[in-house]
Amino acid sequence: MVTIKDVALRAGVSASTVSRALSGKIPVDPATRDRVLQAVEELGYRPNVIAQGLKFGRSQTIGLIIPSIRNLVFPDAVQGISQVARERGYNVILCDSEEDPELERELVDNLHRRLVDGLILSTARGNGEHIEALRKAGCPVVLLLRHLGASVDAVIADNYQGGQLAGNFLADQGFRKLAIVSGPRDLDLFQQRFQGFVDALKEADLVVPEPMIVQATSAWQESYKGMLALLDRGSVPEAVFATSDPQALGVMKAIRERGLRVPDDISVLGFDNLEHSSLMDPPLTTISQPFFEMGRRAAQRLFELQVAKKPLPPNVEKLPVELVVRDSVRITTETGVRV
Amino acid sequence: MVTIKDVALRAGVSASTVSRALSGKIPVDPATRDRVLQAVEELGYRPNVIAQGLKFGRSQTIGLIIPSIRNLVFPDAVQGISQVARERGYNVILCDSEEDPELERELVDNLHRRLVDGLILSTARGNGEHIEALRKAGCPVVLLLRHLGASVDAVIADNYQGGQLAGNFLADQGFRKLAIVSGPRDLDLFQQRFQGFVDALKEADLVVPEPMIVQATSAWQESYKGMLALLDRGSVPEAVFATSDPQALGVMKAIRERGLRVPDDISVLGFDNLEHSSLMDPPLTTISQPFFEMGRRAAQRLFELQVAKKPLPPNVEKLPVELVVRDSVRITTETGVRV
DNA sequence: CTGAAAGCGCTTACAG
DNA sequence: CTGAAAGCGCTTACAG
Repeated sequence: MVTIKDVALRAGVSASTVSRALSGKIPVDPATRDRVLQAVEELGYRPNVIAQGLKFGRSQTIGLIIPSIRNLVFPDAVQGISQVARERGYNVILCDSEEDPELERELVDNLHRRLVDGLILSTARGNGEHIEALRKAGCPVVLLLRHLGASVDAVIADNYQGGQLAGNFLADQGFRKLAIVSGPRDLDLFQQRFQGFVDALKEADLVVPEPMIVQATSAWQESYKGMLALLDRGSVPEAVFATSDPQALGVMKAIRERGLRVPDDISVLGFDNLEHSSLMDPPLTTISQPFFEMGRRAAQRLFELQVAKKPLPPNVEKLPVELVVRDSVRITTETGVRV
Repeated sequence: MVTIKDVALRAGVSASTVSRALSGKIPVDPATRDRVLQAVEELGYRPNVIAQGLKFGRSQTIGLIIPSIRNLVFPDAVQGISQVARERGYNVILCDSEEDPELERELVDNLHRRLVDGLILSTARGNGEHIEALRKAGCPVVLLLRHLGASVDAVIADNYQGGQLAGNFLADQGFRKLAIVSGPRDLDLFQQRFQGFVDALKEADLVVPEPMIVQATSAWQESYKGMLALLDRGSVPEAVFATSDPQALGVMKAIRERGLRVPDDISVLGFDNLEHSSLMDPPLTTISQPFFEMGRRAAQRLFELQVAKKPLPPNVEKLPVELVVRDSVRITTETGVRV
């Protein structure tokens, strides 16, 4: 590894001068600067970011912890974050907590020791103590997609509004017999979608009876099985609201396997608008989340927190969601965005 | 940030002793060690990884550059890499080169300056000069999924074998009129799949005529359009081999939109076995790549290179692929793995 | 404008 | 077993 000393030797100046010539902030004689730059060129010198980090107590890196890279809600958000980070010359360390609060704690600790200049986190279920500790230590934290109350900055989707959109839409299409396949409601985002849906239905004098409520994870498998069980009990809803796209796909699979058709026999409405949902047969009608934008906003907020001298009052930013009408819900009236 | 000095002060010893007590490698009086450990506990001291990195010239971090986090072949591989890295106390810095060779070059440079202890890279199309430079500088490099000839270590799928499996399978089912929707063949992996397919057909005295060859990107859109165009020209193949699952989904969408059915009218065979491909209607028959395992192997190889004193002779490891039979190819005989 | 010195936080020969 | 010193590569007041 070629160091600043090597360059100094070659250019016949001191290390200080090399550093100054490179920083550009401090005036250096143009002639010596040229010599330095040439030596840098010849030697292929690149400043050691680790050493700079030690000097400044910063690492030019932000940490990102997500519960699973395989969960398709994250790739776009990660891309949004990376983009903003790169614009500012920052790198992103991505870690996967595997939905394990204990591992998440370890990762937070580890990133802290690496002097990350900030942390974006989509938390596994946890009480958030370790996050509070981080913030006390002066490390900016922004929660992404999942939040922990009003005391920590977060960028999330307006899940309640999404649930309402779903409920209003299905009610407007004249469906009366409705089912909901919900993700784990100990996660606030699923609870909100559920509640928004139920509240919207209530306004239309509709209720989802207990047997028509299926609890599942946000992946497709349990929803698939739950829907099979529902159908096998002889309960055939007119429409199903699934609180994630993978769940909706599982539901559609179950419906098909029982010889019924979407949307002719049962309509299915999802939540996410993952890319491949438009490739399904029929293409999935769903609530679209602005993943990329949420990633960007989270990163921008992180930098805001970082440059602020004093701790800013925590802000939970809710981005609007949008109904995307495709073909998995039988339509009687036109609403929403056609994609 | 609490430093080793703070601990030393509190425990009434020197910084050296704290360091020794913590390292465990150097004998320390049990009594003083206990005092140190207690001070560490009370102060919540965690060694600064940046400082350690500077000292050792290592960062306990490996770099990972992929062309797009949105490309679904990567999440599983990333997970495999992360897992192996974590087992060894390493972190992963994930970067997205956006399929841009210039950006990839920048990222490589950036990671190098961060003293990453190794680099796993799924390269954008590039000549690999920057990679050669890295290796010369003593930084282990392993290519993932995409490789650059025999001179750089790589872990890839046996794409040629996959193409053969595809060709043999379709030929065995008695299809005669075949089409191929191929990804960009300047990428060796697509060229290999293409070639394996063509070679296998040749053994069955079959050829894919030029008009039945559709060139597209590995995403679904171009394949969808290409397939529409093919059908609109009046060319209706009995079966289509798509060199990626997203391409296969695009092809199926096109077939549906022209009022034809899969597999009754046209059979479709994919390549990847992405998770959601099993959720399609019909579930996609495809060639399965061991993404997770490839990630693990790449990381393991990286650590092998790292511990080796001398540079090891480069090795290109090809992992076997597997035919997964579902319902998108009309079956007359039983072959392969049923999932 | 430029060099020598000090220091970021840590570790490890070097003395004792 | 333990402390003082040197050094990892860099930057920046401090003198000149």
